[in-house]
Amino acid sequence: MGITERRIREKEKVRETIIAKAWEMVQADGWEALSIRKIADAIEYSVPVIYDHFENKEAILSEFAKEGFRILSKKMEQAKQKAANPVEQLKAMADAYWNFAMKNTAYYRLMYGVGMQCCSGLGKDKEGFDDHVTDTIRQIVAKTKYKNTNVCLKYHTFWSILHGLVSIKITEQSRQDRELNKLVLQDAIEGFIKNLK
Amino acid sequence: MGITERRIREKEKVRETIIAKAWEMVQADGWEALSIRKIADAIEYSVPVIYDHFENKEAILSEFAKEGFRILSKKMEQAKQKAANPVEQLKAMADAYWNFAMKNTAYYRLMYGVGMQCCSGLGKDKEGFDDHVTDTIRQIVAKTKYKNTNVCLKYHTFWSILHGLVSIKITEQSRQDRELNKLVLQDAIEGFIKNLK
DNA sequence: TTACCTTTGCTAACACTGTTAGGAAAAAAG
DNA sequence: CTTTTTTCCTAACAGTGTTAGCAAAGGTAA
Repeated sequence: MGITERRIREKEKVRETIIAKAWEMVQADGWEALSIRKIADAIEYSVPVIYDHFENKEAILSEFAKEGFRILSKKMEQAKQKAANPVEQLKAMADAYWNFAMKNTAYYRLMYGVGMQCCSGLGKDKEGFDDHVTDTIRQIVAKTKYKNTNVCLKYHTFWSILHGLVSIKITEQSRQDRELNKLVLQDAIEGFIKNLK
Repeated sequence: MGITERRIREKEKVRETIIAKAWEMVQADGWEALSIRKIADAIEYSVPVIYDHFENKEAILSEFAKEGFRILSKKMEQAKQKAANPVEQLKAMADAYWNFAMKNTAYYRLMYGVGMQCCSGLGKDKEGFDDHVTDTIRQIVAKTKYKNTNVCLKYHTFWSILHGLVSIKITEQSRQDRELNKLVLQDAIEGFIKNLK
């Protein structure tokens, strides 16, 4: 009875082709340019076939958003492991966040809805990201005399600084030079760490 | 020859009606929901009339974005004038920025393209906003021993913190409680100021 | 092999979107 | 009362996401 298995494999292959071609488009021209009809054209199937694999257009896009969060989370974990002490870990993670966003603007724009109407619970997909950061912050705080610092609050501050920097950089594009942005990042994170102690 | 004058007045009135009705829609359902056809319906004119007043849909939206920057700039100036010393001024301006964004999310989303594909030189419309902040930062720095602090860099950091906070808050909507967000703002700005000295 | 049934994938439509060409009607000028 | 100009509309073009309904192909059982 390998027939149904082959069928399932073939169907899965179509699904993967949809994802692949859709991602090509998103990466090339941004998520705004993604169109069901264009995908259908690229995969050489008719339009309704896509709806056999995805509920709607947004479902395809949120697939990419999830993937983005997975990659970011992994990058930050790696950065954390390479650094020796908590302070360095926090700096490394900020750097990883920044580098990810700069090298994968298509992902980032999707993840944080920098130009997205849905944002239907995308925050839920952050998975892991917050744990890495909160853990590190907790360790830094533990070494200071202010033991009852609100770690959750600090985490939000950390995240806000990063996201603000990145989204301004992405929206403003050229105009600003790369050097300044790197400096702003370092400056902001340094200020954040000083305020922890 | 008051005829042409009346004509101009009438035309101007139509333009204002377009803006008014369009703004109603944007405020009610976000800029995504704005449609030329819906405007035409609301103003009781046919579709092409709108194109006699605006080059395209984006031109209407960027009109609102400009207006938003004007309002924000005024709010920050007022906040600055009420505060006594530079440090308090900076805090007041951060507060004004936050309050503006929370009370006028429709404007903010338009201004910073939180869900915008265009962002065609919208940064240019910041007018005034940066001057207020850089001036205040300069004054604070002048009182410290680190006279050659890069004010431009500090301004970017300040802005990034604010924008990050606001855009996360706007995108995440409910989930977080209002109190925490206010605290994050205060925490971040406090850290920023500490790092100036 | 034939009859049946299920799965697959298509055409074509619906209801929208922004934008524009071209012509009709109204207003002003001669 | 004509002629010219301005105003404004109809209708089309080229797209968009989404879905109903049908035809053809594939596998199953008699």
